[in-house]
Amino acid sequence: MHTVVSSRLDATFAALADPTRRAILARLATGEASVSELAKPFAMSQPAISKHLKVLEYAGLISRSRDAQRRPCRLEPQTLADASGWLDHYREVWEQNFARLDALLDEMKAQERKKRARKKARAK
Amino acid sequence: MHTVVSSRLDATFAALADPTRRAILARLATGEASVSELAKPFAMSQPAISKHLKVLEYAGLISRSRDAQRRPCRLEPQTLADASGWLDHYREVWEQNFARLDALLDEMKAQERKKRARKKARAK
DNA sequence: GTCTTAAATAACTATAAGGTTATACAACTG
DNA sequence: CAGTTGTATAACCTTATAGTTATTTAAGAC
Repeated sequence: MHTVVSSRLDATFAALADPTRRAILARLATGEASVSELAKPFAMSQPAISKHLKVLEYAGLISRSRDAQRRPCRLEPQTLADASGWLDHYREVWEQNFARLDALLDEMKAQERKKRARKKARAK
Repeated sequence: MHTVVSSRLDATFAALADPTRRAILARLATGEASVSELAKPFAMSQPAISKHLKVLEYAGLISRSRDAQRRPCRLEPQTLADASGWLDHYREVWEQNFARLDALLDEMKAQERKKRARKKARAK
């Protein structure tokens, strides 16, 4: 089903696994920003941030353009939507699964009540 | 906002970054399974699968119980819901962002039309 | 041209991840 | 008890990740 986008999902989830990169995405959710603007809040060198941005770009989570010396970054929402879609799909499947389990438990309880009722009837 | 659950999210997304582990979760969405049952579809040793399960368990995505020698694994939906929640939150934020951008583009187009209309009027 | 600023790249280090095989442990079977 | 099955752990190897500092490239400013 999702083998086609599997390697893309690999890269996406791997990119999301780092708190610095999630913070960068959170910042970009409020609008475009340059590398040095993104680097400012972090106790980390500029090359380190550039590496993180490369990871995010490779994962398709951001894209970069050119504005003089600056390289403004912006979000690419579709990739995140894909990851979100994967999660939602399986959440759905196993919510159904849990619903079935609940139904089963209800049935078991009902059987238990019947059993006790019969026992009580015999005891009379 | 989400600093409290940050390290949990680290582990969750890192766990989801591996296709073998995603396949294991997909399998578990259909119900409980033992280690050897989970290992069967993969061209990989049993210890490798045990490691993957450890990662999934550490991330809180699965839990394990005991049934004689077997160690049945089952999904823990809440953790996935948390990851899903993070994604959905930022999707929402930047969809608003894109909506604003769309509005801005519409405005720019409108201005452009006006400009052209004035030009045309003058040319008459 | 030279100087400055913004970002990327190179080279390196330390640690983590993902796999292997061999071995140990835990629980049932006869 | 010995044997078998299911799983975990140990030791090891290779590659990837996340950071560093030093250097280079790209674009503007003077």
